[in-house]
Amino acid sequence: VTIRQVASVAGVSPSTVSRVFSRPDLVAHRTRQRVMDAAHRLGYTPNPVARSLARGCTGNLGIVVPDIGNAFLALTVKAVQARARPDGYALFVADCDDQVQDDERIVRAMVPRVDGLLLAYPLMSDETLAEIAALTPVVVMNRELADVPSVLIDTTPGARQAVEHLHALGHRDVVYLAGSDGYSNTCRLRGFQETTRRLGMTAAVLGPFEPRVSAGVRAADLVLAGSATAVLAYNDEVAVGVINRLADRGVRVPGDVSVVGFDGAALADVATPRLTTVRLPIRAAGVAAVQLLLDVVGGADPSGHTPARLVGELIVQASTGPPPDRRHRGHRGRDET
Amino acid sequence: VTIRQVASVAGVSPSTVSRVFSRPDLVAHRTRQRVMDAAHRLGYTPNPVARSLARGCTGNLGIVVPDIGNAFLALTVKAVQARARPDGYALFVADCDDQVQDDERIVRAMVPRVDGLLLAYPLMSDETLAEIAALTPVVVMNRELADVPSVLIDTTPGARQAVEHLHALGHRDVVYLAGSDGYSNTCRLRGFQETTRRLGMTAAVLGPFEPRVSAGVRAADLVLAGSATAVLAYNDEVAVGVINRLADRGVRVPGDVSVVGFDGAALADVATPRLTTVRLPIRAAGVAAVQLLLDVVGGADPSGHTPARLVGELIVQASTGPPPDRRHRGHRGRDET
DNA sequence: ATGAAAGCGCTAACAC
DNA sequence: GTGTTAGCGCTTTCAT
Repeated sequence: VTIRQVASVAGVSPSTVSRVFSRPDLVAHRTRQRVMDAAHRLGYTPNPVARSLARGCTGNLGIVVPDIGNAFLALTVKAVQARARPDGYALFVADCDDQVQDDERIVRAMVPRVDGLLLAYPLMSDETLAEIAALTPVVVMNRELADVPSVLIDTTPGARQAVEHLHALGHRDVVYLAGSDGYSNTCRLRGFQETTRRLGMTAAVLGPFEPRVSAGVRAADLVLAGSATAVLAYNDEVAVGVINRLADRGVRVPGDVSVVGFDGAALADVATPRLTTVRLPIRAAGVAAVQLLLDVVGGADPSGHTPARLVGELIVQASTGPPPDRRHRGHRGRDET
Repeated sequence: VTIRQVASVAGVSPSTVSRVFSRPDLVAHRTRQRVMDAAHRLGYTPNPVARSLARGCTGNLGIVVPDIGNAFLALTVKAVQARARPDGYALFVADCDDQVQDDERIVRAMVPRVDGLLLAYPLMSDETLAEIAALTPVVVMNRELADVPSVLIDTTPGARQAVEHLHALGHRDVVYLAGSDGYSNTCRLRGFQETTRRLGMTAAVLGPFEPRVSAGVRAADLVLAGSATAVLAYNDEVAVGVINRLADRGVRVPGDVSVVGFDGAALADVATPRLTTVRLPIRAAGVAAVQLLLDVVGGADPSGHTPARLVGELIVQASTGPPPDRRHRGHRGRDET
């Protein structure tokens, strides 16, 4: 059912019907009423595709994530979609399954279908990213690149808090399980190194590990091979992998080893013991990203944009505690089972 | 950059350019080469919006889920999106956050933007669902409705296996924590009741509970108030909630109470102890749903479709074991801490 | 306040 | 094989 049919039923011209649905204030009250009636009777809804073509904008936004199976990213998508909808935007979602080459392909395919693009942890190179950003409004999450507006969750303070927390509990020998290179890992690493140095702690870095439970399982054994009494993991998935593997090897958490994660999404409260973690403002970040994107779509100049910065906060739960007494050292691990 | 500019640069008519991009086989090799060159030089890409309008189809699919924060649904979206992409379809994703009224609104808003719609666990009434299905090709997941093609994960056999497993371990008194009414719950309930009856077990049903960890926490106390030695939970989230709460109350799993879940997505391997669960073929279901949908979009008659049925399978892990010895009954729970 | 007319960029008969 | 010609359904000047 098209605008013309409505027009003829309502006894007005197509343009009037169009106005009723686009700028109702421009139409006389009575006429509008008549048109609305006719439209309702016919079950008319403006065709968004035709509208897009005529208006030159789609009313769609897109988001590309490396893995929507990751709780953090799923919640990001949820927040983004919830924020975009009230503004009338529908959201394309694509998951590149951690493949760099797919990442770029997918993004390029999405460009002409959307008014703007949200890139969460994009895998592509800086050059490619800049190219894309020149094509269409783009906001990146957790990546910094000159002239591309971004929303950053700064986990440096969170990492700092985590290390201070461990120090206060009595830990002097700690290890950070790094993620792959990028803004998020850089923040965590910086907070970790700064603070361990400042507090005079013994600090090691292992990795990088993929942000998955399975990588954490692998990491746990490397941790036990060293002398650390506490672990700061790149994210909660890795932390959970560590915890589970430690449990399997008879190492108690937090009795023998303390573990801290990052994210504070679904996993932290599911793990046993409940994970001490740096909780990230996922929803707020999603909302901020959409707002920023809509600004840019609306014509704001993206080049000068200073990144929106949010911070996480350490939530102390049950996976951290005092280190084992010195005299018990060496008894932990397998031997103890 | 439009088709016309390419045409003039290549020295052909716009239709030829169009053909090159839609049905290349209809164009002479040399001409095609010339057009491709021109297009490449100009950086031309067909505008999908204009194409949609002219062709009368969008090249988009949509999926609406009740909560993408749920691992099961996130993986469903992942699978769907992965299957749709190679066929050139982009995917709209909407999350109605478990709100019935949003569910319908969102779906209706999506209809004109897509060629077909995937509805996972739709909340809307049968009537509304039928209306929607009359508007556009629809495939529902885990819901049955005459004349709407569907993909069902039949968990009846899985539930049966779970109960048999518990019976074999020696359990005689079991409880099912129901989810909200719907196909999934019906299957599980049926398998549970059939099998407990057949094996002469004492069986109780509690609920319904929302499919979340928090509901499982609540459920755990209700379980302890009864006499059951084993719990079949609606899904893994509920099962994890139960386990965690039992641990907090000093009840051992599986020493005192055994717990079984459904889904086998992320949670099962993260829980401590690792969850015995009925693993569902999530990805296969997503793929099947897309294929079915594309068939219908392609003109297949949806009315006669017999639902695609997949089944889950019990994966025995560490959350189930023999029940405590009779003589210890009554000692479990708080008293034991 | 409303109508007429010219597109938005592409496709699809239909001719040649 | 390729070009010509109408649209797809809506928006938007520009008149009136």
